[in-house]
Amino acid sequence: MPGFELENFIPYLLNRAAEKSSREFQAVYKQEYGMLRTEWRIVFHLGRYGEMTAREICSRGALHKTKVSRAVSALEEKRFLARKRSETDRREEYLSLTRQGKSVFRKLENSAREYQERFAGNFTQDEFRILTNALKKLTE
Amino acid sequence: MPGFELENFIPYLLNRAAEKSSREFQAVYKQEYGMLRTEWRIVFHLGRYGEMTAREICSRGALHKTKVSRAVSALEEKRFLARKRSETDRREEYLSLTRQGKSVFRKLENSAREYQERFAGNFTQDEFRILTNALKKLTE
DNA sequence: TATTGTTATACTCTATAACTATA
DNA sequence: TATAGTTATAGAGTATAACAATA
Repeated sequence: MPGFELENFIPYLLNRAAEKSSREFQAVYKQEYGMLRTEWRIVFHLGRYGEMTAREICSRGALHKTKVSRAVSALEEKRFLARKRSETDRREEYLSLTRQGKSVFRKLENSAREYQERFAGNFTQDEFRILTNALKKLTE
Repeated sequence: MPGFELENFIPYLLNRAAEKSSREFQAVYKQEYGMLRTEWRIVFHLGRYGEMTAREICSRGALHKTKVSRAVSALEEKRFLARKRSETDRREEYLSLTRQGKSVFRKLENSAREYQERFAGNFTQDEFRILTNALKKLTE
């Protein structure tokens, strides 16, 4: 059996690649808007799909409710997000982006598209498709 | 332009996949030996390539010297690693695995091989090769 | 002056338990 | 009793600056 190399070990490679791409894209939402990763994801969900409760964000984004709770508070402080207590179930709040939050979303969405295109440009279409499908398969 | 989806965004997919595989393989080195990620990587380097200094581990493993310093101390406390002050340059130490450390390395290496094979089994050879190459390309 | 390695510190991220208010 | 959301806390990971000892 041949020498096992860390450089081929999938958890190692995934971790390195994820760290690098995270650091790169973080520059967009952190430097420009002082946001953390979970905050950006929530802005994405609200911007892309509109008003919803924290519970819906949790299930859509595979995020724990404690992460969402803290990120929602942070976004509210930045005036990117507004809450509206539900009248039918007073435990829930409807969350939505403010005008400012929507503007941030549009800019972030564009940056994400650009990032994705630049990224895809490093690979053939087949390679990119296989990579994407493989990563999706892994997260199921 | 079509709706941008987080589910296709590469930094998101990479992060999710990396987290999952990290959690899975962590079970091996953490539960069995109480080790953290950097500690396992250092055990790997010393087990695979033999005695070397912290500086060499840093460059081989793309790890910062502060991470290595702390992980080396932790491995020493667990009696998995021994240090020997260099006589030619008294700033350096030669690091190597103890007998116990070597035994741990062999078990971890086997677990890593098994993990890798199980992982590869989810894909065709072509897919696996493309995935691996893509991830390597990303970390360059 | 530069390098090897250590220590201190702060921030980010993950995970879990305990809690409140409401259903 | 169960659910939506909050707060507290600890552990793990990342990043940087300052430092001691040595070259």
